[in-house]
Amino acid sequence: MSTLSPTRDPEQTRARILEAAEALFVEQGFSAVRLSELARSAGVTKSLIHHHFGSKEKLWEAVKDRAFERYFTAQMSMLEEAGEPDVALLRASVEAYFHFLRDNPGVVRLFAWAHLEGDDHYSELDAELVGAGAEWVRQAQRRGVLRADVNPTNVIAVFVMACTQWFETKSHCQQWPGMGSDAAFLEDFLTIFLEGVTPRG
Amino acid sequence: MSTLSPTRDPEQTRARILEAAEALFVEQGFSAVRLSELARSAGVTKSLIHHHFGSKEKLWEAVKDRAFERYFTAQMSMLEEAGEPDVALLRASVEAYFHFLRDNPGVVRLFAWAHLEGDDHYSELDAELVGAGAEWVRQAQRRGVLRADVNPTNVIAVFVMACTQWFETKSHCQQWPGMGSDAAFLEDFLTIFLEGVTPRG
DNA sequence: GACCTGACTGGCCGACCGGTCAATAGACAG
DNA sequence: CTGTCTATTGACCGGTCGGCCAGTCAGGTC
Repeated sequence: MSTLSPTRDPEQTRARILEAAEALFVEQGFSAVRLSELARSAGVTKSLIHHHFGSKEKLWEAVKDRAFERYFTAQMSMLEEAGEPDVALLRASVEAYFHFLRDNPGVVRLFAWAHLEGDDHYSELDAELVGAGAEWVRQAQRRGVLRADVNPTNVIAVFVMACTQWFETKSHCQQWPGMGSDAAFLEDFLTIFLEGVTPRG
Repeated sequence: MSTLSPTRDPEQTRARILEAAEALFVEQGFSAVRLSELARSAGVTKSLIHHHFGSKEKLWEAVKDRAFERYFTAQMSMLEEAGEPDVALLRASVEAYFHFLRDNPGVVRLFAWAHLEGDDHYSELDAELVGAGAEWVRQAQRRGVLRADVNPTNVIAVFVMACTQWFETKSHCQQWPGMGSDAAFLEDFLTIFLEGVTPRG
């Protein structure tokens, strides 16, 4: 078999580089990562990184692309599964979003670095996700399930921002007096958020 | 007069360096800033930066200290002015926090960089602010002004996180379909948040 | 076998990084 | 004036950065 421990396996090499690069970029951001360190960490030579990715910048783009694709497909498939708008489904969606971020901490940090650097490569696809989410909210508003006096996009924004910021800063915020676990924060956020977006009766 | 255009003014020089450094660090983060660029931008020599601040790292700390002090004193004085807990005051507090961030965009970015780098120098003072805020919420809960089934710290966290993330990502999020201005987001957030934290009647 | 493609290596490069240092110059005390 | 202190300068340093290049080597094709 040709796939059994070949002395050369460019695809696996690419993957090894990407994985090591993601780990370092997540931890240190683009500027602070040294190609020499990355090469050592991936077990390849610096030249090989250039051979496969062209430059440090292009490797950074490749890492971000891969992470954003994971994010985009996860959210999109979640949205496509969504059925009739009701509050239980909104709760489930927020929980799913929260858990995705919890299970992909690298994605959160990568986006944070990318955004601070002014990267807006992904705003179009992101807008697609938000647009679909807002449309879902709009339908729920029309059916009287959610209060209609708020901008649907802002409903999405509020929970996306709260969840994102929680995972961006939780190592710091969990030192706050009285602050609890992921689950405890999520529960209280949901209590406030869901009460806030449903009509008073 | 000795203060009229002296050929040497170390304090002003320090201030010029600090200001230029803050601008560059806010924009690019610690690693990406080059001392040579900073020197050019501040109109001084590289050596002078070392003379006044010792090293790039210490200058970075000085810039963060100064920004955090602005943040801390602003929030603390706001908390001290706070009177009897009621919903109108909570609204005013959220608005004040939001407007502080809006008027100090550099502070938001500086904190974001610092946090990604794992800096937790400021967690103690930050905890003091949050503790005071949470205590205010606890009093409001005891008086029945706010719902008592949520952790007071999480009430603070939710609005702090939503406001912070808004200004961290607004250049990106304002490209979302249907997304509006600062004021529009704040108004919708307040609508949801205040409805969510007050007891149903 | 000869041949080609491309994965892969080690050595090297110019640029530039943060930082140092000896020398200079302005402010001020006496 | 002289001496002292220090803000300020420009030349300079060792180290390391991202990137390049000539060449080697494995695998596939004919």
